[in-house]
Parts: sequence; C-alpha cells; structure tokens
Amino acid sequence: MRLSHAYVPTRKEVPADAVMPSHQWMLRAGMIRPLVSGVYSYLPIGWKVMRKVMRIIREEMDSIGGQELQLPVLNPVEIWDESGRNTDFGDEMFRLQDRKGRTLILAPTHEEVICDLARKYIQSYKDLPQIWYQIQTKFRDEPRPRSGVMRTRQFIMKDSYTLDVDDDGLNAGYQAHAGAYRKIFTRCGLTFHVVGASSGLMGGGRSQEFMVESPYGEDALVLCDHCGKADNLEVASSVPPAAPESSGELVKIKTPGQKTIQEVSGFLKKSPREMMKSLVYASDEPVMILIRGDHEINESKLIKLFGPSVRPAHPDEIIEICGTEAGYVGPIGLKRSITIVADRALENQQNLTTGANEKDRHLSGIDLMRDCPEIRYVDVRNVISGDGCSECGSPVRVFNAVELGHIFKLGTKYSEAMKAMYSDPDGNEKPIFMGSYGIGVERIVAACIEQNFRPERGMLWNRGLAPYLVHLIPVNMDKEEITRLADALYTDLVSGNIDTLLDDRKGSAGFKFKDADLLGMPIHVILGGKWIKEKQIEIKNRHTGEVVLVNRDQFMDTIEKIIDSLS
RNA sequence: CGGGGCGUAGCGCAGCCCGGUCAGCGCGCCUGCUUUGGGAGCAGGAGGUCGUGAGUUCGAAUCUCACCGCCCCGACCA
Repeated sequence: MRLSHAYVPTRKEVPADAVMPSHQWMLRAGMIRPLVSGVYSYLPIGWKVMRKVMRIIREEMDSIGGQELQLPVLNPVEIWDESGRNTDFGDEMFRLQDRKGRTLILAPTHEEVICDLARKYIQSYKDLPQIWYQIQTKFRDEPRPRSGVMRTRQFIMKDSYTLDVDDDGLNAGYQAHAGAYRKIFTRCGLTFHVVGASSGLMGGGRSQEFMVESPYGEDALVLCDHCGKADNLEVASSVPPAAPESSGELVKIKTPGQKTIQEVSGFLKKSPREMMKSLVYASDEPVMILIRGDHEINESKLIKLFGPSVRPAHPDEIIEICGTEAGYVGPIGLKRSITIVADRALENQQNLTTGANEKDRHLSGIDLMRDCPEIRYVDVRNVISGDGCSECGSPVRVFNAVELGHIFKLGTKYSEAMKAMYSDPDGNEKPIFMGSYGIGVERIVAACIEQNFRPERGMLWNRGLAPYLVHLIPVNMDKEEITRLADALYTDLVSGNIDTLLDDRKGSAGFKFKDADLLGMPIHVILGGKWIKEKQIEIKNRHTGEVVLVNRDQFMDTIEKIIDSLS
C-alpha cells in the first residue's frame, strides 16, 4: 500500500475519551473510529489486523475438522423462547419488529440457530460428530460499553459448536478446541492463561476461559505460580489461612456510630482480620453469612449454595431478624433463629469481633466453635492474594484479566429444550451432545496491543498480526534516486508476496519516522543519506532493534531472512 | 440503572465562577516560497448552529430548567 493514497488517519494527540492504551493506540494509528457508544468502524489498517487474526483462527479451526458456515444475524424470537434465553438475555438482546409486527432479534450468539439446523438435518448417529464454526458480527446491548473495542455492542466473534452422540464425543471435541485455542493465542503472540470458569448464561457443565492479564480486565484470576492451577475468581477456592491462637472472653463493647468493618476496626484499634462480617441474605429463607473482616463475599458461590434468587436482605428484614440495623448485627443474640453459615476461613477462629444485635454495640472475644456450635462452614468468599493454593498449598496470586475465549461443554441443555435428537444404532432417539466455543476477535487485537506497545512511541506487531511486515521509508522524496529506489524495492517486495507499506508522502523525515513508530510494522526500511552517499539500504528489525546496511542486490534475501526470524 | 466528569473548528484545549470587542490558542487543513535522518520555517488563508430546546435578561458560550450524546467508577455481563 502506498501511504500517499491510503486512508490511515494517524493522530499526534492522545484522544481525550480513551483511557486504555490499546484504545488510545488504535485511535491514534487510524485503526478504528467510533460511531456510537460501543460501535466502531474498522479502518483499513485495523481491518487488516482483524483479518490476520481471523485467518489464524480459520486455519486452526479447519485443522481440527471445523467447517465454516455463515448464520443469520436476524433471528425469529421464537427459537430464543424455546431455549429460554429470550428471558435470560433480557435487555441485553436487541429486538426489533418487521413490517408485519413480528419480533426479530439481532443474534448475540448462535446456539439456537445451530440447534435448529441440527434438529432439522441431523437424524442419525451416522451424521455425527460435526464441528461447525462461524466468524460473524454479533450484537449485545451492553449496559455499559467500555475500554474501546474490549466491550462493545457490536463485535466480531468466532463461535464454534460441536455436535456429538455422547459425553465421550463431547469431551473429544472440547479437548480439540482447547488445543486449537492454545495454538491460536500463541500464534497471535499472546501470553495467556487457561482457567476454570463459571458457564453463566451459556449453561451446561464445566467451562474454561482463555484470559490475558490486564489491569483493565473485568475478571479476576487466581493463579498458583507453583503448580500452575488457575481459576476465575468466581469459582476459585483456596486453603483457609491458619487461625491465630488467641482466645478471649465474650465481651459487649460500646461502638457508637461505628458500622462498617473499617470504622469498627479503626475505633477498636483491631485489624480487619480480627473482625467478622455478619451479612444477612434472603432467598426462600433468610440466612446469615459470616466471613472474616478482610474477606469479600463471592456472589457466584452464594448462588450455588442458596439458588439464583439469593439477594442481600432489605433493611426492614434485617431489623425483623436481628432486632437492629445492619452494622450491628451478628450471629449471637438474634431475635429470630435463622440458618447461619460461616466461611471456612473462620473455622477454629477465636477472639472475633462482630455486631451484638444491639444498636451501637459490638461483641468481641467470639469463639465460633464455642459460641455458635451449630453453624455450618462453607466456601463463600473470594480468594485473596496470599491464600494457599487448593491444589498444592503455595501462595496464590489474584489479578485482573480480560477474557479472550471461553469453551463450554453444553451437554444436552439446548438439544433437549429444542428437541435436537438423533437415532442411535439401536433406533433409540437421543439428544445431541453440544459444545460451544467462542473467541472475541477484536479482543485479541486489543490484547496484542496491550502486551506489545512501546510507551510514547506506538505499537509493535508480531509476524502473525502485522498489517504490513515491511514499512518503506524514503526520507527524501525530492531526490529522484531515492524515489526510484523506493518504487523498485516496493515492487520487489510486493511481487515477493510481502505485505509492504510505502510512505511515499512528501514530508519531513521526523514526521515519517513518528508515523512509522506509531503504526508498528516489524521491519522498517530507511532510504536516505546512506543510499545517496554509500548506496546502502538501512533495514531495522524493530523486535530486536538490530539495524543492518545492505546493498541493493542483498536486499530481498536480507528481508526474507529477517521475516523468517520473526516470531 | 446508581454515582461522577465532559460536550466550544477535523483533533487537543482555554474562555463559563464574575453575563457586554470571548469566537480564541496549539496541532491539522489550503496557497506560495524555503526545508527534508526524529512530528520543519516564514507569509497568507479557509473553517465554529459554543450538544439541543425552552427560559431569565436590554444583551447568554457564560445564569436556570429539561433533554440528548460521550467517557469514567459501580451494578450487570461472553
């Protein structure tokens, strides 16, 4: 591509609305432009990178026997009613009416369409297994789009679906995808983690996420650097830390106006870990949850224990049960007896302080085993950094991460709901076993930038994703010997099938260098004084920083060698 | 949906508190000349319903109200 005729609107200034580095760089490099909140146009450079990502995905999906197809974005709402997900997705689904008043939806994902195809065209075990995939635009009316291209309302996703006769088949398809995903993310040059996850809205059994570490990530991961065990914080558990040895007498103390853990611990000059949070929740029955003062409750675990309708109790419910307002409640001296569960980290804990169920009073010296012998110990809290790994006991690390891919064993959830059945060799009708496997394409692009940008300068693409491998920079466009050389090298590179960008614009050297750094191609070729004086071409490998000077006749060989050396 | 911030030229911003030469700056853009190894110099020039609508006022970018949009935190979520 010749830059003089290209639409690559680079900017010197940092865009005001962009916070995340990848978002800033993508805007500055002219890869994307926003249209409305959570919707972007992909400009030529940005789209080129997207296509490179999609190419890698296609190659790896094809290599495990995936067949690409293209599915409708516009779906009749009826199939979503069949699966129950019209309700589950709720406001997150874009809905519209056609001219006859029929409700259609913009597909947020495609399990329903796949299931519909399967039930119509898969009849026998002989038709299975199948791996179908698609790379398409999907729509979700996110309550809050954010972080540039990381969370949008319109996005491109690779989704694949496995259809199998049984659980063994499903496992095989799942493992094949796990392998393909590792290859995909590796080829994209990413450092990533594979973690156990919660399947959420997708339903079904176990799932795994492919995550990249990022302070802007919306998920938290728990990783054990020693044994490698990695889980999403939603499902992670840990070995409770050892309880300190200090018993005490049960004493009621005055704590006027002190309600939060922070306030009470400050007031009593105790550390939050000597405190106990007493929280009242309600599902069918009210329940009190006890956790250590410095711990946080994990809603996913709560839901697992008490069902999806579990919620924090309302203030009047708390008063009815405890006799006082939140902030002074505790397990001892309740007005009405309710189920109490305590987090495992509190097992054998002594000398704890929590509310006394009396306004402006707390109770200290609590020994749960002594004072509340009937309570059950469960895992309801978030793991925190330093907890013991549930596998090997080494301290774990908790950090933020972005989800790039998620693989699910759906089982028969959709096939049973939508009657996608096949006949087995004995003529029995059985539900198809499904798996679903997604990858966010623009998230890969953003994650690569996050992991590889050079502060103050710009991006640096690896071989797999670089929109162009070589960036030709003729420094002086006034000198005919330079322009002639630039044209010749450009022709050589392009006819050698090497993606090349030629900066044939009039402009100062500094201007071109800054733009080239911003755009981040792995190889820069500089044509300037060294050619005029010594007939030398300057080639820079931006990954190693190495600069070589070559003659015209060594040029292509050198370029090809450098390309081969790129990862 | 709760909390916060912002909306003035293509981009980044000042002006707003204290209404009245406040329609301004830098970058970019156009023309010409000079430049060309790290976002060049000089000279000239184009470009804005000050988010929208009502209101207060002799007079509103500036004060009031409503609405819209964008961003951030939270809730929620692949």
